[in-house]
Amino acid sequence: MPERDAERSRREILMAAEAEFAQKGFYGARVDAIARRSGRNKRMIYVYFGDKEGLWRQVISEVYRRMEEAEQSLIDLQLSGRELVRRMVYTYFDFLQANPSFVSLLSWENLDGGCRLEPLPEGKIGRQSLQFFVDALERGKAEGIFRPEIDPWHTALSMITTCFANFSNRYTLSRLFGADLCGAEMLAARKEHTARLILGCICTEGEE
Amino acid sequence: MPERDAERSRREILMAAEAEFAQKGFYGARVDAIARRSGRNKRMIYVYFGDKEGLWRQVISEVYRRMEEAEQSLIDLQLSGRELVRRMVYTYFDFLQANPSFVSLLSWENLDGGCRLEPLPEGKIGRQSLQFFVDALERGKAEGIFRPEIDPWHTALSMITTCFANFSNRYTLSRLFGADLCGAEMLAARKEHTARLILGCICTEGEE
DNA sequence: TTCACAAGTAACCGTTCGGTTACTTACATG
DNA sequence: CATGTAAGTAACCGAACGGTTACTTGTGAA
Repeated sequence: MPERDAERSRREILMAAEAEFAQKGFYGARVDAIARRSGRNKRMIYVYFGDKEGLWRQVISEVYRRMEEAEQSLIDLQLSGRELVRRMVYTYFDFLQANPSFVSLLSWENLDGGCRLEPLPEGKIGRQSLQFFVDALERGKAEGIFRPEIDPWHTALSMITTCFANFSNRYTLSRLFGADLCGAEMLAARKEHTARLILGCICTEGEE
Repeated sequence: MPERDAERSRREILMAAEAEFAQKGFYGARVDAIARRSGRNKRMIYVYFGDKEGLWRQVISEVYRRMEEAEQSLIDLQLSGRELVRRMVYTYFDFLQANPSFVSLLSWENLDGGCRLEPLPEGKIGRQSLQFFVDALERGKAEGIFRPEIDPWHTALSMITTCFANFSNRYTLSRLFGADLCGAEMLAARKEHTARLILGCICTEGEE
């Protein structure tokens, strides 16, 4: 193992940056802190990523990539109907639980007004998996599994936002509800409830 | 009208701080900028609010107060059953739409891990209105209007998170869905859909 | 073995920012 | 109309931060 490894340095800086940016946001994060966390010299950050904003962008696209991976693995299961909806909620929930930095980073982006957000390339997986879900809802409607009056597009949006909000507002909600929303058992209950919420709203009658 | 008015200065600094903090967050906000926006001298901020964090806390409690006002006016309507649920969603939606800084400030708080959040005093309106809603759901269950299997507590939480998420993640969602989620007509559609989502999930059968 | 170049280091720079000090001015009170 | 005090100002300070410069060291091909 060589003592000097550009690729490895780059990767370790990126990981350290993800942690620092997720914790403190773009403004709050310190380039010196990222250098320290990664065990690399600050200089290297500028060599590899240009500047602080370039590093931020790389971190964002990295966490998006992980999200797309999770989405793809769901699509590969080839599910449909109720089972698809349930697994979709589970997939999002599990991903967000396992990737708190994804939640934080996207929230930071939103608060900065999306000013560092590059437009998503057409036909990217985000859109693809969305389309996949909308199509599945449409098919379910045709088959009579889902209610005829539901709007697939709005429903898809609601599913994503509903999952996300369980994580993005833990602290203020915990305070408001006087309960810890961060624990594993609570999150499991929230996951189940969220799945029921979506299914309860779109399904015709009958068994769960 | 006196040229020197401590109360008015305090108020105007607070308003300027709300705007600055909502836009930039705690770390990103600049005390100098708040002074400039309020047309007051920076020194006065430290006289009235101690330090940057004291100012932040005052801003937070001010926007919470406005929220509690909206909640109280809903409670005063003395509604119940389906009508209450619908109006509750409307109330939250309208409030969040009219108070973007509330959304931003709470999101900033969450991202900082709630570290500047003081514990909510027992019996405060936030809890009260929550209890009011939970009780109403319980009553609806007893009356057969709402499904017997719903969990009122989780449902209340879902309602709030579902409303909130429509605002807190506009930009990344707009990008993902390739549609502007900030426009008035879109928000009206989201409001209606959100009400249907909650009602569809909790109501037994029948007409809307 | 040499040597060119990529990888890495440490010290530094100009600016910005939260917070303070020393001073000035308006106004209510007697 | 004098005067104590609350309201307001401007200039300043030390620390921190993003980014850079000048220099050193490990590595692999000739």
